[in-house]
Amino acid sequence: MNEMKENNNISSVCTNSMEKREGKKELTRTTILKTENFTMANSSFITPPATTSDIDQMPSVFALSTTATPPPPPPPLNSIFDMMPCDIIGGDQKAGSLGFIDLLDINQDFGTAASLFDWFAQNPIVGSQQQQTFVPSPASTLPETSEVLNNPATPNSSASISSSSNEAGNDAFQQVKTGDQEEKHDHDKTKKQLKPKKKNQKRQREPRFAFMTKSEVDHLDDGFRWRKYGQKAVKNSPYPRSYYRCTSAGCGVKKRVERSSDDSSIVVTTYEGQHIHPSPITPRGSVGILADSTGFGAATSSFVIPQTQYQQHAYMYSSSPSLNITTSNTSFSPTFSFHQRRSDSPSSLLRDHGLLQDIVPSQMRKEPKEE
DNA sequence: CGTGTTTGACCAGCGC
DNA sequence: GCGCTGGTCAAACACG
Repeated sequence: MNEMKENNNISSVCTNSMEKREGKKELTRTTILKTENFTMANSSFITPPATTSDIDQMPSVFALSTTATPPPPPPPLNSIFDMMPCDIIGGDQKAGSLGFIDLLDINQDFGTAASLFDWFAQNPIVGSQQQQTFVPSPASTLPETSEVLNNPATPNSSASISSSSNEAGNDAFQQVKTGDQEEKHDHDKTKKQLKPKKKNQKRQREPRFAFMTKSEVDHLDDGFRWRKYGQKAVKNSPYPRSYYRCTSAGCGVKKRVERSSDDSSIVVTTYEGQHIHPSPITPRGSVGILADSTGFGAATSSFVIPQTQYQQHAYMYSSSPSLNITTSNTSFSPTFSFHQRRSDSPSSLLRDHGLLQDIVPSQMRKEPKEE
């Protein structure tokens, strides 16, 4: 019964992407981006810059990664994103702020690695290591400045997104309302009477973590259950922005999903807050879902791929593998898993690679020549 | 019946 | 103060 329930949940979670996937060829790619005032990290890597300096030379938006079908792994909590502090992404954008990579002293390694995937493959334990090294700073302790330094960047942990709050140009990253606590309070009150003005109290911003994903699916499965609570039209964009909230009790993590007005194939997902739970969906034993690429997020939360497998798949990255990010239930430490697409064969992977290349916007293709 | 989505209304912050 | 916009609420609705 319970198992049944969980499965149902999974189904629900996957509904969106699955349904849409049915009719269309789905190509998804997640990217790390960096904007003037905002840095976004992301999951899989296409052609990562060889060095951080390369990154600096990249356009404001660049792709580091690519994933093909199954919806990309939006960085759930404690995911690969933990390992992708903006510092890396943005290069030396912030002197003095040590990114995860910095702390691990793997900059050089990364510079020589063929890709971030390779790097991860070479440093498979980074996840847990990072888990130990960094303690996500609670949102409440975050500085209220417009810039949040990166700690392990994850949706649930303190990702960091620096965003100049007043940058009107970046709608996607506008300041958000206060934190979870306040949010919860709101929930307890009736709408009309809530929110006693906190004029003097400036809104505290949750750490936010955004990433771009090239996908035809708006709402990507990331292993968590989300409930949509609103949708608004976005100024200067034909695409609406959807607001989601984590359905886990007490968890006030929110995320916004919208399509880029510049490139409709790009989905910008912004996470806000920290999950206070490992994963809402922990289908112990529902291993089968992993094999089913469609169950990407929902099913992956409890999977821990053996390191060997991880490495093996990691090398497939160049052929656009799917990256699955998992969160260990018990340790709450990030782990990674990779799985192939439903109908993947070496040839299909290669094909995908080509497709991905095709769909990558020119701006995103401005990747450093590295081969 | 439980869960998730839709959608119009409302609230808050900000700029003018 | 006013209007605009982003964000949120919650009733109504859809779906399995």
